[in-house]
Amino acid sequence: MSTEPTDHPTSVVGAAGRGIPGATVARLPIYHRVLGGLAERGIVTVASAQLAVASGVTSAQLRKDLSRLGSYGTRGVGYPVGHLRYEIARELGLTQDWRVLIVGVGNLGHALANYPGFASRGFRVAALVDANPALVGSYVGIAGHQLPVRPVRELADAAADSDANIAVIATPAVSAQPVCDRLVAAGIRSILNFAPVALSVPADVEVRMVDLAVELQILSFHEQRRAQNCPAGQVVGA
Amino acid sequence: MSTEPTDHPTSVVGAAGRGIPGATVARLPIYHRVLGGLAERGIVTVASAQLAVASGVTSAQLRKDLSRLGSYGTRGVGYPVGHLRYEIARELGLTQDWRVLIVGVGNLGHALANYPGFASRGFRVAALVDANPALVGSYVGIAGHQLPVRPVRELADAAADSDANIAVIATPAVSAQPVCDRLVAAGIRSILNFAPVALSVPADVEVRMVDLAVELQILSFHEQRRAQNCPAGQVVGA
DNA sequence: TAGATTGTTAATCGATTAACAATC
DNA sequence: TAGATTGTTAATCGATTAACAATC
Repeated sequence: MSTEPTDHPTSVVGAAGRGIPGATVARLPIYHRVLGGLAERGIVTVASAQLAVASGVTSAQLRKDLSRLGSYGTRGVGYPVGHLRYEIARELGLTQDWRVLIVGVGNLGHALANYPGFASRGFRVAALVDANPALVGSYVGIAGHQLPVRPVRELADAAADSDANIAVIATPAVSAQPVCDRLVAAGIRSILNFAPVALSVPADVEVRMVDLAVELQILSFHEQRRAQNCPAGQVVGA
Repeated sequence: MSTEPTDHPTSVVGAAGRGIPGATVARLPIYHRVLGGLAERGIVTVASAQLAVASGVTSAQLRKDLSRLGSYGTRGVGYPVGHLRYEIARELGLTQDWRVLIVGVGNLGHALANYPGFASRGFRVAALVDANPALVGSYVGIAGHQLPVRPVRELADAAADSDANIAVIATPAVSAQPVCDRLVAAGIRSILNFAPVALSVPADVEVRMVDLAVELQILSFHEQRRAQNCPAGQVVGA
């Protein structure tokens, strides 16, 4: 019964048939990153209390999350940093090679193509595409891994040549849906969308959206609320 | 009792003492953006069912969220697009002017300074700071609103001169905490962090973090799972 | 009046927390 | 053995959903 691959709404069935809640999946990258920092500092073992503080969660939450992956800790001792990090990477699919096609090489696409945090976590920028003729043919990317910008009409070829399995949309909002349609037609089934529009896709395609302004708007909400709670004219800081 | 400003864990007390759950606050920017699209197309009234589909939520969820702001819909008719959008903007604090200080004008900081989605939603880039002498003194920004890059030693002055009330950290990971400490000392209490490290701040400072790789990692999880569920060798798409 | 749609209630569902037995 | 810490249980908490009375 517990190994039955159900269609449980917010949980996802893993390799061994374990259902991992979406809330836990969203925290695994955080633990993965924090464990990387500990490993760099030569730390070999970590207790749930320490790892939890560094991750911004409670130790109960951390242990509950980790217990879904398996039993990698040792009672009375803690968790092995390297091994736990590997198991999280494996669960997230970071032990395989991801080839990313970036569509839209404006300011944001350029920044993403150069972002060291992608490569360091196993995401290789495999192809670049843009609609602007002035950009097409230029080379973009981190030193030692430069790529030519290809015209948008070659999108399907670029996807096929690079064998991309994830696409990033970094175009203006108006181009995002047409680009998305072409990506889907080209066989891409995982899309990260930075354009501030919701995309419609077939059910077997996964789209995640990052709206850079949304976090600023949420911050605005909290800052405004703080200003309202304190009477005007208060001192602004230390 | 219901107007008492409690310290309820995940809800936030609004102007009129209403507690708005964090989950609702996180969706308000989405509704705000979708309503903007409807307004552009000249749509004056919208039913919860339509707005919900465009926002990717259920109509029950949408009505429940909106009911926390007040009673702006008309039974049998729907919601007034312009007015509802205004009320959401007011709740989010978007009716006031936000001045943003960007620290780190590398690829990402450059992209953020040029991002039209900030200005269009009421966030004005007010000052730029970088540690790289080669960048200091250069002008960056959208045409008609260019700003000089100031040296990081002038961070406090830049914050004061521009009267910034939000800061964005777009530096490498190692610089993020020291920069954060200086921002807090300069009186900034709302920080959006793009560096992939957790920042420690006093309790009265609000930090939100955007790790550009996290969404890619979550996408990786789902893509991997899909590949595992389908036997190898399947056709890749239409 | 008849049809449509909101705002709200009550039930369901999932996620978090605290506590502790298991065990290193 | 004594101390520490995990993995799990049961209780709590919050968020979502379905249904419908209110009402335009």
